[in-house]
Amino acid sequence: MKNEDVAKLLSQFADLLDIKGESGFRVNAYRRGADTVKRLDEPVQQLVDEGRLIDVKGIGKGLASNIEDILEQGQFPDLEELQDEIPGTLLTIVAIPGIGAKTVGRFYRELGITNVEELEHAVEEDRLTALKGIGNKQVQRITEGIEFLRQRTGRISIGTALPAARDISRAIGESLGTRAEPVGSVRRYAETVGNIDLLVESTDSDSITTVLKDRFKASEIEIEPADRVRAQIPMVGSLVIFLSDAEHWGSDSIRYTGSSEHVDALGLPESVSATSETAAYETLDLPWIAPELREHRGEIQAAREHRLPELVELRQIRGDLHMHSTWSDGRASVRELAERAIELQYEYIAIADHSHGLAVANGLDAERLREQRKEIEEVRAGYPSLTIFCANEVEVRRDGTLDHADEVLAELDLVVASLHSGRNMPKEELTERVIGAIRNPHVDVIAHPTGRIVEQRPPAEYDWERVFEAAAETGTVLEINANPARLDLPEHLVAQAVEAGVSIAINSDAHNLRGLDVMEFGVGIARRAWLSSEHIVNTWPLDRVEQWLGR
DNA sequence: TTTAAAGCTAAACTTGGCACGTATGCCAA
Repeated sequence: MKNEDVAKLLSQFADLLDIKGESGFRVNAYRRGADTVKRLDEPVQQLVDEGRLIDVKGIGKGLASNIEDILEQGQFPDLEELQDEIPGTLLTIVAIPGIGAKTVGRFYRELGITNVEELEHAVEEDRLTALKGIGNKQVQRITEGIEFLRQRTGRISIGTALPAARDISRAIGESLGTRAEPVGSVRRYAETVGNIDLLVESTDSDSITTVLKDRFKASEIEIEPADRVRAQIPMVGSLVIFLSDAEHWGSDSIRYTGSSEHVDALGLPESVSATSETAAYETLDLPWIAPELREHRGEIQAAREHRLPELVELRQIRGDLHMHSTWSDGRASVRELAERAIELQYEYIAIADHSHGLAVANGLDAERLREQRKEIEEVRAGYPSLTIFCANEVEVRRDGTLDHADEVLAELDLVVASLHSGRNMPKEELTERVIGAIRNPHVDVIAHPTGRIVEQRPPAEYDWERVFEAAAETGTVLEINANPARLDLPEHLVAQAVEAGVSIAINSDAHNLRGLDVMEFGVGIARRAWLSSEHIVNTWPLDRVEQWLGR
């Protein structure tokens, strides 16, 4: 079981304890435990195997034994037990933005509400306002929250889907001694996918079934007559395997990579069999089109006219301008981050811990920033091949001013600005606020501009035209946050920003060493927005980056 | 529940925004 899955169970347990009204300290211990496990760099299973779990700060005897139970049984016995006492469906209400466990507990105890449908019913019958502390405004927020939940697709995050697609295709390929590759929306780097699609050169659905069962604990396996195998993969989602042969590989690969709009518009005749995608496109007098472009957004026309963009590639990324260390809420030290960056063959990185306004993340004030600079300088001395920028992720206050004085910002090599609180201001005020940050001459990058969490938290609303105009004018760079939970800016806004003359940075926002590895998801978004390396500042050589930073 | 101090128990946990309702609790970062 993956760390995130263990963390999820612990966090669900914390929520149920909280709903039940248990001691806040106990609840918090589980919340912290969940957070700790999520941010761990090594697989938690490894820590258990080596008896080191108890050494982790924030995990004591109780949590360690809980985690061992979870890993052994694939489920959390205490959580199951607790669900006998209070309905597990209450957790679906906690997922509504703006409603926490405390409120859910009151709805349950005082109104007997156990799920979202019953909550909606209570809203319709105006029963919520009878509760002390719940007025019309709250009810309105709840209604909006439910509406947002309803819009969720339940699709699989690319961050889960792509590694799983690679694991499964590798296992099938090795086991059957054949070709197996991800296709479908996973291959196109869509931010979420409905199914994980694979193409396998084989007719041996029985052997594939065996691999899925033995290696991935797949259930609900169905072999369909139309040469495909369907299955459910635990903790991942649904999988579809298309069976092909060498002769049809290229045409099948195009067909099953999609998108369906692209394939329909191509009009590839059923009779065409091609061994490679290039050969298949050739039968239509077209050059090969990168999967990320296959969304029927003008790519076929562009291909026909030989003006497809030269898309940015992962290997062109020379640095990462947004990551957190142990100085704030990261788990890796500056030195560890530097060493990993060198392994990734980066030429430069920026240590951008939180500023003191984000107290919960142990943000840095001016004094600690100066102390941190000393440490960064020490690390720099040991790794001359890597340039380490002394940066900070600075809070943008409600009035558009920044969380550090200008003279403190001036000391930094690079300033990343972001909004972590009060994002539901009216659109006009929010726009003014972010433009205030953009116009600050010290600010270089605006991080995760919309603040959305994919499928969990809606994006903030801005007058984007004005935001892009200001950023283009001042040369302030907007981020593609490459964390698959964020992917922020989203692709359609990336395209608009670049169209308006704004440059982009693709950053990991890593909070541990593994967190540095998400870069490819950000590159995927950039490619889907038709971007070339020229648009992306962290593909630039160091001297050009330094020139941009004005030093 | 964890951790730090001790040898059993006590302390841990910030900050601002917001709604409700005129002092407090919840939520989210």
